[in-house]
Formats: sequence, C-alpha cells, structure tokens
Amino acid sequence: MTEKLTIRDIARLAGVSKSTVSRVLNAHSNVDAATRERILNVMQEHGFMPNAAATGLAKGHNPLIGLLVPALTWELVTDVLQGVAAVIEDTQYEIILYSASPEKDFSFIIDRMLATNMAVGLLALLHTQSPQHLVELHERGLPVVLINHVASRANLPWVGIDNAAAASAAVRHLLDLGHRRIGCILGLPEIPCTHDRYQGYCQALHEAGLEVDPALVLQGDYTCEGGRHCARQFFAMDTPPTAIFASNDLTAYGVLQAAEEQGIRIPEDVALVGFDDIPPSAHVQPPLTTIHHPFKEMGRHAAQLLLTLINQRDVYSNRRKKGQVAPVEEQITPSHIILPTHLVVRKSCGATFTINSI
Amino acid sequence: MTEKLTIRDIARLAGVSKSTVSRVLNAHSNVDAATRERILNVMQEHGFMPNAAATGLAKGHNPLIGLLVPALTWELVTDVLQGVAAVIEDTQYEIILYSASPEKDFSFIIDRMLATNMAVGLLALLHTQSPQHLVELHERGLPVVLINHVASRANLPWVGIDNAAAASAAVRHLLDLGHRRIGCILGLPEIPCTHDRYQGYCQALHEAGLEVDPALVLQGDYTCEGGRHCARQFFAMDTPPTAIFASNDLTAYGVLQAAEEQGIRIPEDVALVGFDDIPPSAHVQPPLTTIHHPFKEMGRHAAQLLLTLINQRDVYSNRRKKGQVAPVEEQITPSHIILPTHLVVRKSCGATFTINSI
DNA sequence: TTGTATGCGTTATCAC
DNA sequence: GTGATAACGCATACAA
Repeated sequence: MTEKLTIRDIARLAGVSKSTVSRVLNAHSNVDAATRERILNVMQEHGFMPNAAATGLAKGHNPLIGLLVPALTWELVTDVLQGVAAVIEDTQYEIILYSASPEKDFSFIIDRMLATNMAVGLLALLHTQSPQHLVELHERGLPVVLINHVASRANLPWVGIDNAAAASAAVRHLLDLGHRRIGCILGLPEIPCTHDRYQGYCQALHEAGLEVDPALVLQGDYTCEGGRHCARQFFAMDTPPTAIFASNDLTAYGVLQAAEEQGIRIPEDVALVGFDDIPPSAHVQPPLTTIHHPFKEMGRHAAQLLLTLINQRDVYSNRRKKGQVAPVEEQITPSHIILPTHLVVRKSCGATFTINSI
Repeated sequence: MTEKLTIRDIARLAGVSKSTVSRVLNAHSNVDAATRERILNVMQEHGFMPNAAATGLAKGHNPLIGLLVPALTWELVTDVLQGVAAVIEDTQYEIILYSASPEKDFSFIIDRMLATNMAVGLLALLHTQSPQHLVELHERGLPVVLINHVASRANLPWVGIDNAAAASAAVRHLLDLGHRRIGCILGLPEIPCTHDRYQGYCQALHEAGLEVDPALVLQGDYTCEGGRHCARQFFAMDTPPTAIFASNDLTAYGVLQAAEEQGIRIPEDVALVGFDDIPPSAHVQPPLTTIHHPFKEMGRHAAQLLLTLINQRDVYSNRRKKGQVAPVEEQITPSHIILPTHLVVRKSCGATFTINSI
C-alpha cells in the first residue's frame, strides 16, 4: 500500500492531465466541480500525497517552519514547543528544529537554513540579544517571529511579556503583605529582561513611596547557586530584608536552600517570590509564589503570527505578479504581542490565603 | 550576500560543467584533484549551498530525520531532544519534529511522512505500545529506532534501560537500610515499563527472602495525584509500610504531599524512593532519592544508531546497483541498546550519607 | 475549464 | 576525467 504514486498516475486514473490534478491540489478555483470530485476520489482511494521535495522545488520553498531554540536545557523550551506544535501541526507545515549553543551560534544555522531554501519562516526563542542575522533574514523577506524577546529596537515581530509590569506586581504583593525591606536578586546583565525586571522592582517601591536601597540589590545569575550565594549575603546582614524578590525561580530555589542551611524559615522569617513559574516551583518546599510566565501561550501566539505573516507575504507576491500595486484594504496584523502574566500565590510569600497551591 | 547561486553558476565560475560540480558535491572520487580544489574554492568564496529540495528530489529523499515524540509534556522530552540534537546537528541532517497526542495518533503522521518522502529515518519516543505502523515502516526499509522502549517482540531497533534491574536496585537500597515492609505504587498498566518495574520490586524482595504482600502494592497512574491517593491509603493502614517505592518521581511527589498533609516525616517515618530523576527531584523537600534515567544519553545513542542504520542501507543499496550480491565483512551493528541506570541517593530514603544532593 | 510545454536545481546515465 | 542530457515530481504561463 501507499505505493509511490505521482500526480501523473492520479491524472491517468482520473482521465485528466497532470495540470488539472495539480490545480485541485492547490485549490485553484478554475476546475470543474465534477472533475475535482473525481480527482479527489481517486486521490483518497489511493492515499495519494504529493512529494514534498518536488513541490518545494517547484514552488521555491518547502513547507517547513524553522524553530530555533537555545541550548535545550530550559524547562521553558518544552512549553514553547508544545505551543508551537499545537498550532503548526494543524497546518500543512512541519517543524524543523534547530538548536543553538554557545559554541555553535545561529549565524551558521541560519545561513544554512536560508541557503538550502528549506524553510518558509522562522520562530526564534532567544535569551540573549537578538542576533543581527535574524534582522537580515527578516529584511530579505523571510518571515521571522521572536519568542520571549521584547526587541523594541529591532523591527522584528515578537511575542513576549511585560517583564517590568510583572516584576512590579510581584513586588507590590510583598509590599501589600507589609514588607518594607525587600531584597532583590538580579539576573544576568546581558539578558534584556533582567533590566526590565529590575525596573519593575524599582517602580513598585517608588509607587509605595520607598527608596531603592542599593544594599538590598544583589547581582545573581539566574542559577540556583547564584541565588544561594546572594541569599547568604542577605542573611548575614545586620538587618536582613524581610522579603526577597528573585529574578527567576531557579534563583529562588537557591534562596530556599540557603534558608534551610541556616535554619531560616520561609515564609515566616523571610518571604520569597520568584519569576517564571517553572514546573518544580509547585513542588519545592514551601511551594513558590511566583509570576506565571506563559511559555506555552507564547509559542502558540508566535506560531500563529508567523503563519499570518507567511500568508501575507504570499498574497502580496501573488498580487505583484498579477500587476496589482496598491494594497487594497490591507489587513492590519499586530507584529508585537504582549501576553499577560499573573502572580501565582503559593506559600513562600506568606500570604494568609493561598490559591492554586499545586 | 548569499544570493541564490546554483551549481550552474558555480560551474560557470569555475569553468566546468554542472556534472563536475555535482561530483565534488557528492565526493565522487573520479575528479581531478586540481579541478576539485578550484571548484571548492569557488564554492567557499560565494558561500554556496546546494538547494536541499532539488537534491531531495533527485536523490529520492531529503536530509531529514523525523523525531516522533508524545505529547510534549514530559520533562524527559527536553533531555531526549538534547541528546538527539547533539548528534544530528553534527551531520548533514536536520531534525523534523512530529508530536503525537491521544487524539492525533502517529499513524497519520507516519503515513504522511512516508508518503511525502521527506525523511530518511525516524526516531520515535513512545510511552505506549509500539504501534504496528512503525514496524511496517521498518519492514519497508525506513530506518527506525525506538527510544525508551524495550520492544523485545517487535524486531525494531531500540535503546532503553533495564527497568526491572533498576527498580530492583532501588528496592534493594531500601532493604539494605533495614526496611522490611516496603510499599509499591505501580504505574499505568498499559505502559510496558510498569510491569518491568514491578518485577524488579518483586525480585528484590525475593532475593531478600521476603514475600510480596499484595496489600502493599497499590495501583497508581504515574501522576502526582495518583501518588497522593495511594500514599493516603498506605498511611491509613494499621501497620503502614516503613518505606515506599514509587514507580516514578511524580508519584513520589504525591507521596511527599500526602505525608506533609498528615504530618508524617520523610524519611524519618517513611522512607521514599522514586524513579526517573526528573529535574524537580533535586529541589523537592526532602530531595528525592531516585533512579537516574539517562534520557539524554538515550537520545544520543538512538540518533547514532539511526545514522548507522541509514548509512548501512545506503551502502547496501549502492552495492546492489553495482551488481554485488554478498556482503563482504559486514559490520555488525547492535540493534538493541540497554543503557545503565544508577541510584541517586538524596535525603528521602533516609540513608545516612547523602551524595549529589543537588 | 482543460491540456501542453517549460522550469525548478540537482543527480545520474550515458557518451566522449 | 569531463560534459551533454535525461530524469526526479510538481507548478504554472500559455494556448486551446
């Protein structure tokens, strides 16, 4: 079964020419309804599927969407993949996975992708600066969407969150619980969202009429070890903070470890809030209050946006071929999407009523 | 830059014909060394990369390796991806991602994959029975490797672990700590490794001269909730077990939750051992003693095995074309690979000396 | 509405 | 060793 049939075979079986088969394959309108039906039947009957390579060659590109992810270590990657897959798999496209690592940066992969002419679009999940390469690709006409990267400078479409607002909400929660000395453990300075989260911290304090005490702001690195290190510094102070805002959940885990080492109780002695809501956060002891980062939704929205862009480009290039110039009632597509975040209140912050504890 | 050059352009620039360019592209031996060098230079200079679709069409298949994963929820998927990516990205192949869900089973995806003629091989990460479809694919000549699935009946290549031996080691550890009443929370019956892990449990008891007490074997479902439910049953017994072997880490988390609910201390009152060593297990309180499941290594080995199989097939088909019949000194490739596991001793089992606690 | 002819970029089969 | 030329399977401008 599923012998390698070609449109030629289908054409013969249906008593038409290859062209007509190709037309129904591409949903062209100018095909007689009866003929279309007949061809469709033959296809169904024989389980025909067009050869992708041939289609790709003729059309100039393959039905592939590149997904560029950093070293696949983050829990977030799984979620993003899920979101992307959920959308893409309902379409004709396939996902082709590119992973980058420090040693092997994207530039190589991207060149290869473009040169071999395999993909029609690219989703890129980045945690460092957006490489100039992506901008180039975009300017050359390859649809590109950045995931989790609010690149206001670069004119690339992206989907992300408002890190500052989210961080602000987290800190405000601590303020509402009565805390006034709130420590902050920063993330890696080279990652853009680090700055935004710090800004959110500052803003929440300002809005509460408080000054930012530089002694309460320590430099972390988004790792467990970094968090542990900073927490020890906090705990060693004459007047330690009564609450800590950690720039991500891993950092918060480090704080938990340091606290346990020194017999400091969380949240009784020190309240703690993280950021990202990665899976372990529901299981650590005490469960971590944190900002839910909608990774899956980001993947979903990014994929949808990309599909829209691909579609638009196709429509545009078709028009151009047909001599039309001015876009008629062009559909406006937002190219920057900010998804909402929310605070997940668990036990580590000491709020009296906890919701969604698992 | 990187304008769309074809071998035709390269040929012109190097003063040769397309054929010769194609030959150096495919590393054919019958090309003059000087000519080859010249062509290679021109390619390098212009950053030429052959169009993949065209190559695929001419050769009959694309340089793509399918990776079939279940619903992308498991932490394990991330690790497997890493392992696979690490190997595949050093080759000419790309990874094309297929994800399956209960509603959308593989058969569709597989047919599509085969029919469209996109991939040269398939890696499949399964947690249920190996679908007959994969066997069909394999018998039709498509290299297939199963990941984390010891399918002794089906004649498919696979890489997995010895679940029984690993479970046995976990239970033996509890026995060595002096426990005699050891509860067991089973996984889903439809998943093959469930049975193996239970066998390991039984075997360890038998080797210690103990009988399996049916009252101490509860039916879980590999989820947190299932574990919690079973743990409550255990704790409600007149003489509860002094130790629990959970069939996976999520189940163990449920036990931890149930214990905390009821003020039962782990490991002081009940010792606990899990299975899989997913990332949160190092962070839960107390950190979980568990069997390390080498997901990443499985991915790596599976990818390598697949590449070997693809290569063998190519060599074979080439030989056949050239009229050779008998394989000369055929390289024997193991088609079944069992990777070692090990017990990661953390605090939940109550062992006095703990290693690798984070 | 349908068929014919040509091109997509590469590989492979021939000759030379 | 090298160069024409025919596939590979499909899409499409053009003719009918």
